[in-house]
Amino acid sequence: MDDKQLQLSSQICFPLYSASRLMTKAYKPYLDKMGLTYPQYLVLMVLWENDGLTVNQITEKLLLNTNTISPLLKRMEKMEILKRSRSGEDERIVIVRLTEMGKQLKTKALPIPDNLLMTLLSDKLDLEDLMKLKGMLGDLISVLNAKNESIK
Amino acid sequence: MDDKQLQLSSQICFPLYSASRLMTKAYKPYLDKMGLTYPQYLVLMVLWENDGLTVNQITEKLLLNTNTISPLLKRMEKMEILKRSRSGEDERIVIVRLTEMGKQLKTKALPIPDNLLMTLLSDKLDLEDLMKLKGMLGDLISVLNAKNESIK
DNA sequence: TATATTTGTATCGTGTACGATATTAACGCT
DNA sequence: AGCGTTAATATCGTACACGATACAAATATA
Repeated sequence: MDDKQLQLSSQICFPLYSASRLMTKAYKPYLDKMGLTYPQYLVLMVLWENDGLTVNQITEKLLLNTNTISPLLKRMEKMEILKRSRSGEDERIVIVRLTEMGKQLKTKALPIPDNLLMTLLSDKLDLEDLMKLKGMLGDLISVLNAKNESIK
Repeated sequence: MDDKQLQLSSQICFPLYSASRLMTKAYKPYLDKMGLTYPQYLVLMVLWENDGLTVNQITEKLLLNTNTISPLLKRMEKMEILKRSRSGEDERIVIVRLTEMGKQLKTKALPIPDNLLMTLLSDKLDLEDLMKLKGMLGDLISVLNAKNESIK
């Protein structure tokens, strides 16, 4: 059977999937020290940049749905990293605010990006490569997002 | 606080994570027709290329551990896609073989890669871009894999 | 040749992802 | 005002991921 296209090595999906998992694993030693998981760290990055967002605004920034974010925020509230409260103007809306502890975690997190960058740089990949990679992933995301939207 | 590096937009981990999830989502309509999940499809691609592998060999090819693969194979055995059997020579080893149904799924899967490729190609990304992206992801994986191995 | 160690696989617990569905509040319309 | 629709969030069920641990078979070693 002519099936070269069905080999793992021919497809772009598999390297994407593996690289994503391995990258998460590379973050783990740093996040463990803070008691965070990778998705929780993503939520914090969003809130550090802009506190007091609604659940919906967080889902839009992270491209995740409420059925993933809601329980995640619930766990983070239990950890006293953030507080959830209903908006007074619209009782449907939940506003997410960092606690003092949540704000302080930012200080601990500051060196993480540089540390990770050091991990990634090598004879195979320099900074320019990584910038290019990021750009291409951004293009890929916008294409895939558009396709997924159009299916709905 | 000087924290540009902690913004989502500055980091490469987030586009990687999002692109991977969106890519899996793009496969979903095709895999749904076959009753498969994306990781199950990965296992099948490995076995279509080389039937009769051990559990360990599958984990090595997919960069996953047995605690992910074992239950996954169990579900696929229940679906009668494959059979697991202990090796006679070494009773610790489990050999995974496709059933007739498992082999036949390959025919259904053949058009998937081309269909996906068509989805990805756009004014933003041409075939050359995708090849370059795949190459860079491969480099990234080998760097991350080496780092993760060295931690052990 | 007993026993310690290694190897291959599986199980358990926790935390995502995500489709489907539920719930409640706001809004539009007559 | 009553009521269908939409919007924002949450819940449920299933399937990964993965660290920690268990367990049995094979191997190494005293």
